[in-house]
Amino acid sequence: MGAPLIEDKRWSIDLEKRIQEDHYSDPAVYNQRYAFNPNSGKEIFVIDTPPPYPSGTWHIGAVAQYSMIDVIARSQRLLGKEVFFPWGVDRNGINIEFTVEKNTGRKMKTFERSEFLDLCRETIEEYTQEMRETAARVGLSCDFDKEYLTDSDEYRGVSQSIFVDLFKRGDIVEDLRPNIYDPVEGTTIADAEVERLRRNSKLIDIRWTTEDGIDVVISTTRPELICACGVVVVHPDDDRYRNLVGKKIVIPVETNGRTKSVEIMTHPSVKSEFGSGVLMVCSFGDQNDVAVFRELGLTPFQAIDLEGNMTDVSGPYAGLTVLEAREKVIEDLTSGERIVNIIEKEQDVPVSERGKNPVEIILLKEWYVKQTHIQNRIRELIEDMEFHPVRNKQFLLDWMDNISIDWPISRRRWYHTEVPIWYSEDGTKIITPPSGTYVQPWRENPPAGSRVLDRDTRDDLGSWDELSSELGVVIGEEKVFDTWMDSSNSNLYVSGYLSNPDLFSDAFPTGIRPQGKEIVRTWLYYTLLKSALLLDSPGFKHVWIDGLGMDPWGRKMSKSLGNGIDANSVLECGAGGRTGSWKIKGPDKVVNLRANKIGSECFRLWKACDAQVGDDFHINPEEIEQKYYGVLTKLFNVARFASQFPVPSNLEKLPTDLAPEDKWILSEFDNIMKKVEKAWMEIDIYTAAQSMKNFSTGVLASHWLEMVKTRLYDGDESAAWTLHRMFRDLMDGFSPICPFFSHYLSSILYDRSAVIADSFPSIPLDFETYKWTEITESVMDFNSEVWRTKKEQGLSLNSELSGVNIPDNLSQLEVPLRRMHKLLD
RNA sequence: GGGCCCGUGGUCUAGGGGUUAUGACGUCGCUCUUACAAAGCGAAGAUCACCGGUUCAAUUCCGGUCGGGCCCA
Repeated sequence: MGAPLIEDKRWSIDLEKRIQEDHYSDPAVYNQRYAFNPNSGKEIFVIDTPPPYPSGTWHIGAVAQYSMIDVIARSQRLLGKEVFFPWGVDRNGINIEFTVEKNTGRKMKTFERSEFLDLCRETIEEYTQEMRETAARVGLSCDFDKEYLTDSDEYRGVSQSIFVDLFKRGDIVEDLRPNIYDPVEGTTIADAEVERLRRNSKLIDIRWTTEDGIDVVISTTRPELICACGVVVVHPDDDRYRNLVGKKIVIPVETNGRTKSVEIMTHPSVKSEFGSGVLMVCSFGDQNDVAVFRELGLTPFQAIDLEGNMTDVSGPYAGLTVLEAREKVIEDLTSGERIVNIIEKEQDVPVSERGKNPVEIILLKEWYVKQTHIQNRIRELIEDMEFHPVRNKQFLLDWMDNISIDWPISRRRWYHTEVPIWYSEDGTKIITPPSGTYVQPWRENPPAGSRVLDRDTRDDLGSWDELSSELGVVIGEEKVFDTWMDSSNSNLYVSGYLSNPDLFSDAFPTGIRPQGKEIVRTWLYYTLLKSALLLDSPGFKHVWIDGLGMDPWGRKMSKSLGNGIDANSVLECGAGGRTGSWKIKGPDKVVNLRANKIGSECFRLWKACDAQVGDDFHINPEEIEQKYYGVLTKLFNVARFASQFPVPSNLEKLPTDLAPEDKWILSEFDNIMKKVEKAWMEIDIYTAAQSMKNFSTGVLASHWLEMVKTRLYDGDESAAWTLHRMFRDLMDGFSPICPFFSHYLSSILYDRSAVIADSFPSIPLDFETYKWTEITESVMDFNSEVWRTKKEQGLSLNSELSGVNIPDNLSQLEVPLRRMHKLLD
């Protein structure tokens, strides 16, 4: 025994930072530990990590989630698997376009396209670098050398190849269909990108008149769409209007180039209680209008153009914006004495998720991935996947239940992957690039090796190289992909699809898809769709769906609420003695939160122990420090204590002269570690973390250590063996949760880092453990009893006590228990 | 308006037809016992949201109400 080998008095954020920086400083050492080696011969486990979108600061909730993905990666390595934990960054999309527009004060379409793309790329690279730093700070063990960016030529090339494959098979089609369209941003968007904002709007009762002179009142919030009315409908069971059905009703506004009246028909979707119970169906007020037009086989009118202005069909209103036209129509109807009533009503207005602009449904020629035909097959494939937690599978099933139309994938934006298509001058043929080649049709001609296809039948007509002279001036497609079209290829990309067929056959379906529940209907669903269409495969073995990080009161963190917490402020809290303080708008007043020390290890431990996967979790830095920093201090001190005693030369071989209390704690430890191993196998972070925390700060520190202190000081080898062997194994088991902490302590004590452990530790015990574990309760009860007795008698804990009998079932521990409590007799 | 999820001491959390209902933080009391006061030990603290039903037995299952969240129309 000597001075503790561990010099630092306690775990500190500065120590953590030193370890962290050292951990990432030497790429060779780092890669030795964490890089993916497909040729290791181990079972391959690929994690389809969610590529984060760099937008300035990385959300603390996302970082918390990501650190748990790291726990999964590390625990799978510990179980002996060859883990590929990729680092991907999602960089395509409208967000970065908005950022550049904001920074420059200019709208995208006032730029040259290539100039704008350069600005986007520069800006997103800055944000990406910040994100890489946070990733390392929180201890992610990704294979950073194989970083992929979704806006790289390689990634986009794979996206485009997948598009071409699906197009050739007929799973991708182009069609003129009603689309949800954001007129302000000038692009189509998908169902999943629409959200609803509550706004006041005018519900207007308008008097229409049938051709034979009967007045009918129809309520609407969209009077400017009357010009696109295709039919007027009532509910088939509504007796009030039975006499109207089949009559023609006159459109009450001026129109241009269309019939002046429409038929009154019945449709079950009409709500008789709403307004007068008579509904005008226009192209297109909402999704129901789309459905009615389709079911009744009506020809839609295009009332609104791509800029959000009224078209010729609206007659005198042509050229006005939607809102101007609405006012003008109301004015004209008022002077024509056709307005019966106007009421202000709160209504949920559909707006675009990104721009918050009211969206329109208009007819557009767009590209679609067919999806309605394959829903049942996806349902079957899902049955082969394990969901964590199981109940969150419901989010996916609910979303799939609501899918009724194909997925529109083309967008009229710029910083995205281009739709890889050219059209022949006469428009009858299509040219597609060769597999794996990234192309930008808006600024280049088809590359060598491209194929020419018939636009309708998709028949291959020959090579571009031979046929180019017959096609006239080819026109490149200007549209781009929805970003989900790119990110939904992530599992294919990281598994080596196209790039590495050997790896792909071993690595696909990928081991696990970890993600947040808010993107189940997008990222998860679209990835499953792709895997089903391309490969008829489930895509993943496990799906891990976590909740969202909320503010301390359970509300979504957002800039507008002023309740956000920056990830770095938590990870750096305590570094250099600087404390953290957060001003957060609570439900009724601004609350000032303070913490002295958090850092990545405490943060990870908190998420692992406190926030069960799947539910939304409240992030409160004060609480994180209060509840979990002490655990690190405790464990650190156990290590410091252990470091006073020499590590026995052979930790592999069980000593033959173990004392009964050693057999007891080793049995208990074995029991806990088996539970931990099972939990890691089941991707149950909570159980693993809680088990180790409770054991090490409870039974081990308070009960067993106190029992064997004297022996340790006396230089007892078996006691030292038991202590060191347990602590070493414990650090291995704990390393997925707190890697820097475990790495540091195990390196100092045992000259080997816990983070490189590639098999789960197990002590070969040669006695029956259950006989020992069944007395654990009694041991703890007995100790509590003695402590209580001393307290009641006003004795200090190290004073002697007489008159206490050792219970019969603890007779084997009589000696250590008497010594521990200084019991006389 | 419809669907889904959730509601356990002051706070967070585990569990799940029969338990003295788990653990942590906080609170209170005592203690600097050769690792640890950034600690230890002890104690108090919960009619498991509410109302019905099923059952020998409900905190757990079912229905409803209220409250929170998410999604859809």
